[in-house]
Amino acid sequence: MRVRYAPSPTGELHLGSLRTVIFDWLTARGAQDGVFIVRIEDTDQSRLVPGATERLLEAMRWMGITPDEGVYLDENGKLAEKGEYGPYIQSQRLSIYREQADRLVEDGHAYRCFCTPERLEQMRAEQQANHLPPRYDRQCRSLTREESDRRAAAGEPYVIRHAIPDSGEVRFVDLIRGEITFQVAILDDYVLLKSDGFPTYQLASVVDDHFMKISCVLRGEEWIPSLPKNILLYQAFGWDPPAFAHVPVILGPDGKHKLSKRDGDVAVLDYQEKGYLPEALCNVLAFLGWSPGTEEEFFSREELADRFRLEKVQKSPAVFSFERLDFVNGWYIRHLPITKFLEYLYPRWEKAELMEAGKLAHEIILPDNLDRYLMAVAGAVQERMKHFDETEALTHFFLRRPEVTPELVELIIPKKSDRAEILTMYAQTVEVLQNIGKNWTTEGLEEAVYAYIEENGYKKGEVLWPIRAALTGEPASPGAFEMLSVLGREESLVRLQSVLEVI
RNA sequence: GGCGCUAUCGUCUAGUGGUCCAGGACGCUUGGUUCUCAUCCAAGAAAUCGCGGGUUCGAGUCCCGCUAGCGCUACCA
Repeated sequence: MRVRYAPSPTGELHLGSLRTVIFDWLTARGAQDGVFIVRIEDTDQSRLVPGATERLLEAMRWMGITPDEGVYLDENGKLAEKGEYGPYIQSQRLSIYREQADRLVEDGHAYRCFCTPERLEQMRAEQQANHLPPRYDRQCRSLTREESDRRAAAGEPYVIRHAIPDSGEVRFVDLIRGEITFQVAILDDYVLLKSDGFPTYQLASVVDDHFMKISCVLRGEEWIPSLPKNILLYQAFGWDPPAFAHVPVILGPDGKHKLSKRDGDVAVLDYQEKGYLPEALCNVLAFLGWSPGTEEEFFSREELADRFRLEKVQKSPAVFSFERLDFVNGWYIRHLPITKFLEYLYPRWEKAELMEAGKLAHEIILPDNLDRYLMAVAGAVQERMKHFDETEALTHFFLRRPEVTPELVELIIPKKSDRAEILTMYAQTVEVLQNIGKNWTTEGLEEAVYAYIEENGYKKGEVLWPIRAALTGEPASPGAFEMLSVLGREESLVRLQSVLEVI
C-alpha cells in the first residue's frame, strides 16, 4: 500500500487538507508495509508561495505525521527528499512530463494545439452566447503531423492536449462512493502540457502516481469530475490506474460552503498557537466523516490506524464543529499526565509575563519550592482548561497577587448584600484561618472553617465566596480550600489581610 | 446550460429488510455532587430517516422519479 499526499505549496495547511492527510496516513499505517509519501505539486508557477512547503511539512510534523518517503523536513528544518522514485518535487521532473507527453503525441493520444489564448477566449464567449457547453473545438486536432512538426520546429508556442475518444463510457469504482460512470463524449480535449513547458495537474499527477507506484489516490471530492480524464489518460499510456477514493469536503457552520477563513481559523498551525493538542485535532478530524461503527469516541493514533477503513468514510460533506474541538481538546488535556500538562503551561506563562527565565515575574510568598508549587497549580486548573490559550485567565492569581481594587471589593461584597454581615464573617473567618498553624492542609482547613460555619449557622457559600474572591480576584476559580492549600499559609493570609485593611 | 456528487436529531454520526414508535456524542435544558467555575453523575427536549411513487407480509435500509444543496465545466490545483 503506497499512499501519497500531494499538496501545492500555495499557502498554509488547511483543516480540510489536514483531514485528507490524516486519512492518507491512516490508510498507509493501517496496512502492513504501508508507505506514506509526500510529493510537492508546484506546477503553477504563478501561485507559488515561498516557504509554503516548509510550513506544510511543519504543520504535519506537529500533528505527528511524517513522510516515509518523498519530501520531508530534516533536523535543521530544511527540505530534503528520500526514496527511490524521486525527485518528489514536480518542478524538478519537467523532462519526464515532456517525454511522456511527446510519447502520447507520437501514439496519437495527444496533439499539439497552437491556438492562441485570444482565440480560445473568443471561442468560449461565442459558445456561452449560444448556450453551448464551453469546450475546445478541437481545431488543431485535425492538423497533419507534418504541419504540427513544422510549426513546432519554427518555434510557434503550443500546448499539448489529450485527444479524447469520440464515444464510450468510463466506469470506475471509487473506494468511498462505489461505481461512478461517465460518458466520454462530453469530455473536453483538456491541456496536458502548458506552453511554458510545465505539465498541468492532470498530466503530472497521473505520470507521477504511475512512476511512484502509488496504489491508492485519496483526494477531495472536487476532483471527481476529472476522474474520467485520468482514467482515459492511464489507458492512453497503457498503465493500470491506482485505486481512487474521493473524500467529502469539510463545511463551515452554514452547512453549505467549504470551511474558510471567515468561519474561524483554518490554518493548522493556528491551532498549535492557540493551544490545541495535536491528538485532539487528529481525533476530531478523523471522526469527521468517519466512524468506527461503535460508540467509542477517543482513539490514540495507533488505535485509529488500526480501526480506520476508507469504506466507512461518509459520502456527504460534514460541518466542522469548533465546540466539539473544545470538548475533545478538554478531554485530552484532562487526560494528560500532570507533568506533561505543566510543560504546556510554562511557555504561556512566559508569554503572559507571569514568568521570566524560569522564575516567577511577580513576588509572592511560596509555600514550597517553585517546581512543587507550580505542580500544585497545574493540578488545580487542569480539569478546567479547554485549550492552553486560557492559561493566563485560569492561573494568573497563582503567579501574581491580585491587586486590591474597588472592583475586588465589589466582588467580595456585592452592592445589594448586607455589607456589615459579610465583613464580620470575613474578618472572623480570617481569624479562624490565622489560628491554623501546622494543620494548613485541605482537610485541616475544611475542619476549622466548617466548624466556624456550623457554630454560627451560616451557609458555606456566604462564608467561602468572599474568601475565594479575595484570594483570586476572580468570579470563577478553584475552590476556596484548594486555593488556600495551594497558595500556602503565608501568601493566603497576606492576601486576606490586605483586603481587610481596605474594607 | 451540461455533467457529476450528496441527502438520519441544530451539529458529527450508528444503522446494509423485521430486535428502530431510530442508538451514541457535541451543544442545549433540568437535577445531583459542590463555596463560584470546571469536572463528574443522572435525567430531558431534540430526527413523520429531503419529497413522491414502487418492490415486499414488512423499508431509514432495495428500485425509480423529483426536489434541494454542493462541485466541476482554465495553458489553477
